[in-house]
Amino acid sequence: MTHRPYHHGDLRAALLTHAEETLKERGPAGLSLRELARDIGVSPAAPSRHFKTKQALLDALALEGFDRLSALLIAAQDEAGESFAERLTALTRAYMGFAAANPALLNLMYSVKYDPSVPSALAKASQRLPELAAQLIEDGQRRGEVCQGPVEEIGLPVMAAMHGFVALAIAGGIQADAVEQGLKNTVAFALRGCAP
Amino acid sequence: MTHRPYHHGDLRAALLTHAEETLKERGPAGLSLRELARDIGVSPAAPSRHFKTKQALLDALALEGFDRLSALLIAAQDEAGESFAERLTALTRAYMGFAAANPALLNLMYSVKYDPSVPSALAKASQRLPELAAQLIEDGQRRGEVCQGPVEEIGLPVMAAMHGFVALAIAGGIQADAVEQGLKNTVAFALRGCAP
DNA sequence: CTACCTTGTAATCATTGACAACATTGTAGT
DNA sequence: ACTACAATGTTGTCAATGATTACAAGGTAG
Repeated sequence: MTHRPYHHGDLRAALLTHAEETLKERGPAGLSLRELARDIGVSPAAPSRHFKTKQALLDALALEGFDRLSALLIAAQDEAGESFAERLTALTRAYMGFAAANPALLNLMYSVKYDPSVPSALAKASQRLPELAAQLIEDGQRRGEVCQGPVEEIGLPVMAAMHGFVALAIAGGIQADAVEQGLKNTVAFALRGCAP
Repeated sequence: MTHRPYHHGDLRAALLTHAEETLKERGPAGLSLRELARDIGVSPAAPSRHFKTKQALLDALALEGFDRLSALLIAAQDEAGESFAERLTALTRAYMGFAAANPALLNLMYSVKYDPSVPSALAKASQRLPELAAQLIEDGQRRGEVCQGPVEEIGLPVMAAMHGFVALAIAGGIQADAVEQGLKNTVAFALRGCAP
């Protein structure tokens, strides 16, 4: 019989995986380091080698979330057409998809910030989305499909509309069967807001 | 010496007040029913008479938050001018003010929903904001300052832009000194998005 | 005045996050 | 190969917490 080796192999990754599952099912408060350890089959104190505190685990989860989200959004744009409208639609749809699949994670990603003790890596990761929006706008301006002006001034409202829509959708402010139509309306609204 | 009476008088309100303070300072995870009881000067189990679980207290806090927010937004509109632009600006500014003063509370208000076990009162309260937006739009349409069309279809994107801006702002996605300018830009953006 | 309902108390339980001391494993330098 | 040493897991322990139960005090309606 092969007894479990003393070292897990990749406990850190296992913790993150299980943690995200629990987060989805029971929220941040329902997440217990000890329970994670039990599920994975290590001692109660083992997780502390990788995440000093529970908050550190949550931060890592959020950071990973930003990584995945920005990768997803970039991929969505690469697969989309070239017009600004197509790209904005693709981006919003991808964002909505991520949010629908990981509502609790998205919430976590945007929950930690007002805390003064934000890990700098997290703060930096959260800035990547506005940058992505800025790039999209800049591209649209070059194509003459977006009005001229400082990129940040146009990008922020666009970003706000997209993020707000997604946030409201997962918060239940939008009925599930109205999401698709709402998404189209919001994108159309944003397109008019920054039309040349 | 006047010893504390057996009954507190209004323990429920005291709990909510202290809870909100703690929430602001240390977030939902840092909120402890026992600590609240200590601070107020009652026994550890006393809070359970008013809030069966910690989650129930958080829900009540969120519900109260929706009440205060919608009252604030209504008041802001009443004090504002009559034009759609003025009203939308006033509403957004009031929303931003509330969020800046109570970031953790706003976060809580929008955190609980993806949980299937949402108290119906809370779900209902969260619907009041979209309704308020719808009313604003309707008014704007009557004045000929907003394009015609189904109120929900126009109101949702406007609401999304406002909510998204506020959410990003308190999440740190917007530098503090850029908030004012960002607000103006977002409102202008929304006005163009639903111009007739 | 009495019976009952609300509100608070006391005592207890399992669970949790965190920490310290120790054990095991992998590895870098010799 | 041998030997430090760093990384990773384990055991044991602690105070704090959320929740529950049985009981006491205080209000209130008949």
